[in-house]
Amino acid sequence: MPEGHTIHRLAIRHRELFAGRPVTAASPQGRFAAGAALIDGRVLRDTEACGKHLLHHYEGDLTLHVHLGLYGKFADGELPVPAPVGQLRMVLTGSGHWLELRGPTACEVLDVGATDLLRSRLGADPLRDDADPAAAHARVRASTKPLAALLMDQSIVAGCGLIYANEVLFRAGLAPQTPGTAIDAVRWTAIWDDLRALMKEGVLRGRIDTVHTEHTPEAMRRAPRVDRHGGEVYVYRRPGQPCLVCGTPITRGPMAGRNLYWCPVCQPEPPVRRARRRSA
DNA sequence: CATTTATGAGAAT
DNA sequence: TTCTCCTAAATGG
Repeated sequence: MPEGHTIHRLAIRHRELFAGRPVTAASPQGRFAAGAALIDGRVLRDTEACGKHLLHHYEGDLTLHVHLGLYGKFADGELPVPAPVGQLRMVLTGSGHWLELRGPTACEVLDVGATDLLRSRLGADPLRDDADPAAAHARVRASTKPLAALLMDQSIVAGCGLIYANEVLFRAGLAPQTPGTAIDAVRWTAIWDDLRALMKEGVLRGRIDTVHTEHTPEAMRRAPRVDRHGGEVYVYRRPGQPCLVCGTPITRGPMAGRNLYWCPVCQPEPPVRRARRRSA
């Protein structure tokens, strides 16, 4: 479920519901039993999102680290805690609310050193004020890898996932295959600023919307997108459907086991540099 | 009801 | 590059 906006939203939500008071922690499924015992009864000091990683900082310098992976999910509600349904990795209860966690890739308790190590391997998070976009650009510019892969590399841009990568590339008019080396400082700043704006919007709305005003369903008098995700986007999961700007069918192509989507007209592939022989 | 898929990422080959 | 893990919902017969 999660790109960075989801995790930042969860950090805010969990702070509102649980910070400043002790929580009880349990792992009905059992797989987080030892970690839950460490957290149980402690006061939640604060919460934080670093890219797609969610951190709960508890008294005693213990940090709960959760990464939702591809299909992890949180749910919360008012007490009392409902009867367990399905695989429940963790259940937290505070003074008025409960929190359920299912299917995370990571759910563990870290000490200060391990938490610092986690931070150190993450790149610039567009949703954080302490992000260093110039450092991200340095990595991008030095790589011939496709820009789509670089944007999704969490050690370069933390929190950007498949949807934001595909969409920001459409909005920039760049094919996903464009090599990082083609991105100068001006282009990078434009991409970064756009990505940050989109993701901030995502935190506020709780969904990913990337279409400009003139391409909304209302403006175009078209049916709104209906799928689980619900956001209005240009290319993500729209293979074969007409580009909202030029009408050309959207292309889908594989990359590192994931699907990329782009408009072959609005996002022309960079010229292939051909070995050149000859001359005058 | 079985199979497939998913906004991810690390390890293995 | 391919595999593997985690879980639930969508998809297909």
